[in-house]
Amino acid sequence: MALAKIQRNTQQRQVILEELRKLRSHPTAAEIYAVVRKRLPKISLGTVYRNLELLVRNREINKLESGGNEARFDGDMMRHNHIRCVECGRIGDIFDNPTDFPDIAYTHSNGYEVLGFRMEYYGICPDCKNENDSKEDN
Amino acid sequence: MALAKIQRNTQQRQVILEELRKLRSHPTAAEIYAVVRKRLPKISLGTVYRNLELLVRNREINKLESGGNEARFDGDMMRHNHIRCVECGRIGDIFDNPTDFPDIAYTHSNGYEVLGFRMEYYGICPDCKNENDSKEDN
DNA sequence: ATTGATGCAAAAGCTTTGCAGTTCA
DNA sequence: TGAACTGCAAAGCTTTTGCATCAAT
Repeated sequence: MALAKIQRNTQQRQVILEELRKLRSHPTAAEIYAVVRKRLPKISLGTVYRNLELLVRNREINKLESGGNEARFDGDMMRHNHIRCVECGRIGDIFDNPTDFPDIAYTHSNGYEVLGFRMEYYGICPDCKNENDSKEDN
Repeated sequence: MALAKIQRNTQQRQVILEELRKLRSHPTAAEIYAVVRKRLPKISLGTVYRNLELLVRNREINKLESGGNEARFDGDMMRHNHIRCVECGRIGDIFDNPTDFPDIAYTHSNGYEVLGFRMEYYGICPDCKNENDSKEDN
């Protein structure tokens, strides 16, 4: 919680945001680092992490941390859900029916103040499905 | 993925399961370790992790890993949802309306095979709410 | 000129793992 | 007996952080 608000518009942050918006793959911090490094070879991984955190707080990107392991980031702020591959961790976008979700106003909260909920589908991505199928062919 | 199925019934695993079922607090691995150590002072943290993973695969406990940071574990296998405190990470149980959730049979999957979904509420636990209130009194 | 932001490297925090010895079946 | 399991410690991975330097305003 050491980071405050964004006060300066640095080249590093601009490039991180641009590249993240271009990617549709919900990359991890390390993947973003790899891509950004092509344009800014001297950038450090620490800077990538610091800026991702800053952008999340600034509501310019989303952090997808459900499911353990590394966090993934999404530059698309249009409201949508995600599906995580249980085999490789990849994340896809999901288009579902927004009425199929609980109304927190009616949620019995067990003493908590309910602010919202996060949800994520899980399943098997097309690539892993293909891999599984070809294994079974043996 | 090095662990296979449970084949032996060890004292360590029994005690871990017993203690986890007693606790209603959705403890972390370290918290479970602390409790179990009172009964088995020589147990190691590695054994706790290995057994928790084994028990999860055996469907005897649930692992709650949504939300980053450490995983938490739940010995109550009755279907219910959770709410995570955004300030302290504590987890509570939530009783909501099971009809308010998407039917995965009708979910457009973007090429994925949809197996299910995970969801978790977030909010502020009673303790943190009290702390916030007393701060505001200044 | 300020001081926020960066780069680098070290450290932190959670979890996993190699290995020798132990114990359950 | 012998393979599964344990304890210990080291290592792995992702993420955070201290500090001197750089650069945006």
